[in-house]
Amino acid sequence: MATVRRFNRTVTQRVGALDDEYLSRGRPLGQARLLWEIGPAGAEVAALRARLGLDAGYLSRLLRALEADGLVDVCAGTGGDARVREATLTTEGRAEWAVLDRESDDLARSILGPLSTGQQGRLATAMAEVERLLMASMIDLAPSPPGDPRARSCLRAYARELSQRFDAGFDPAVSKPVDDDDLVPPKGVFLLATLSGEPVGCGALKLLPDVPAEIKRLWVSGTVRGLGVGRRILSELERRAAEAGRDSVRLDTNRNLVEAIRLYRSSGYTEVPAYNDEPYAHHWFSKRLT
Amino acid sequence: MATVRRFNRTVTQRVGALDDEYLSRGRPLGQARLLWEIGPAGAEVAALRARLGLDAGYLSRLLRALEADGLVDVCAGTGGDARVREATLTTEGRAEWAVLDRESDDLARSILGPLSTGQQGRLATAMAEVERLLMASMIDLAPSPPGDPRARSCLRAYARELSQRFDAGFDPAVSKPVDDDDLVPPKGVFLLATLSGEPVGCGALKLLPDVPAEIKRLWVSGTVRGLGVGRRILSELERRAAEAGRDSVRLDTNRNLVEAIRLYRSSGYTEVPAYNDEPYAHHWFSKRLT
DNA sequence: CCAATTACCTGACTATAGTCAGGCATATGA
DNA sequence: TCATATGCCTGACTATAGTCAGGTAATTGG
Repeated sequence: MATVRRFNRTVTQRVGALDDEYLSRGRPLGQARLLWEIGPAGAEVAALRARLGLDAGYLSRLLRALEADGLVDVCAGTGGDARVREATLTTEGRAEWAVLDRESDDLARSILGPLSTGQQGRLATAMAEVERLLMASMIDLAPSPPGDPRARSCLRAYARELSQRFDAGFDPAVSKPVDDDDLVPPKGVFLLATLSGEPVGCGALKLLPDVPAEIKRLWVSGTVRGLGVGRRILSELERRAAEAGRDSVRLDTNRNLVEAIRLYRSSGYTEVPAYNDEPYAHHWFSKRLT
Repeated sequence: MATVRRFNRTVTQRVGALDDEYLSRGRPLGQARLLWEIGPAGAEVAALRARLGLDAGYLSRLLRALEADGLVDVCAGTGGDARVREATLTTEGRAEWAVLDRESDDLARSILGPLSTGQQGRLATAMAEVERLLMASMIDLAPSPPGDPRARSCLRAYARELSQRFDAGFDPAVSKPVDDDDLVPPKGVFLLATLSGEPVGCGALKLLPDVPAEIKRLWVSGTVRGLGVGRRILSELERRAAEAGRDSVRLDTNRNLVEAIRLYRSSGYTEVPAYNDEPYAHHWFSKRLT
């Protein structure tokens, strides 16, 4: 706790100030950050707004300023929706971006410079660890309607992954269907994990009357795997099942999903005989909730 | 390198923004930071200016604003100089500070909250390591006149430490004296190590004609020991000796300064017969500069 | 004792950050 | 096809951050 506070205070303040200083060479910081965030690949205005957490009006103004300087081009995006606009860097803008990129390198060098080789290695390791764990801690887990676009995108990714990993692919039409309505309270719940707005995982709980509570659609994006997100979702689903008065939960899974199976076993699930005829399932698990 | 950049970008930005948000509850950020920095113990205005890196005018204005809100009292300090003013928190100010302190705790809790116990421990370890090494990397090493107040404070600390650690104490009058003038180019150099303005170490080099270059007054503050500062000072002194055309450096030391002796040996120094009659010395070392 | 310096304060600025209501064009769903 | 929602833009703001040229009182060094 004290460590976290010291860290926040010194690192954030000092490195943050340095970073800002390096980034804004003459240009206002807001503009520099925006220019940097657009990047050589360009970006949609909405995405920029989300990433930088800016007011739509303010962002628009910043874009106009960069446009006036001839660094950025904002025009209708490549997507179908003509309202969505895309910001791209002009040739000058790309040059400017490259300068920022070099500044960023210089800053990193100036931090590593005074350290011995051994210290540099230790710093890199520790920084990577901090970043990884802070990422994990910033993942937000909240109920969401299963029809929400971000939930949908998780479910698509889930189906895509199953079709890659199952021996004979995955056809949703063959699998036992789950009705969206069954994942809305009080008949169930759908949890969505997001990292600064981006969907990175999900899990669902069916709480139908007269049958045991069942866990469905547990999925974690590859970008955040290994951070304990799956376990967090799972235990939150269990908590909600217990809260609803259930004394056990069960689930089925495919033999190829080895990490998931490992997660279930280490979370206290025990294998039980098949309780349904899901064609893609090889294992059925159950856990008593205390 | 890439790790440092990623770290700067994500951690600094995200945690920094969070930190600011928690800190400034209604109040402008500048004021909140200042209030926090004054702390229950109070602080001199000059110290605040240095720590926060603010313009004198701006700081003054912030203090007036806090004074107008009845949170801070600025009056002549306890020191002798009546120009130096000291800011202290009023009762209300202390209450406000306590709130900030709690917010800071809440932020730390909100970061640790979503993590498992194991992850929390790993995060704390990694954060401490990052902070330690960043501190090391922010230590600035530069020549300074030996009469500078910060240099003086280092030399006082050096003498104090010797008197604690030598078997029979340390009396500067008994030791071979070093004239300040001999530590000013071209007759020598005095290096001062500072961490955001605060003196944390020193070292000197005598470059008198006709005798080998000699290292004197190598000292590192306890607060930054173990960060390789001593080694940095030592090798910078060697570099300057070589630059001045010398092909070796030598030094004397007391048997109780075991870390120093270890540093000299591991830096390539070899013990040589006594080359002076310094009463406090037990070991004499020399190193050839390549 | 006087000139120079130091520590802080004040007034008068400019620039950047951020907000809000309203507007236009496009898309969507009944 | 028409009401409604969405994505972005604009104008008109306010607040905060930051700078700079003096100014005053205390201190220091000759």
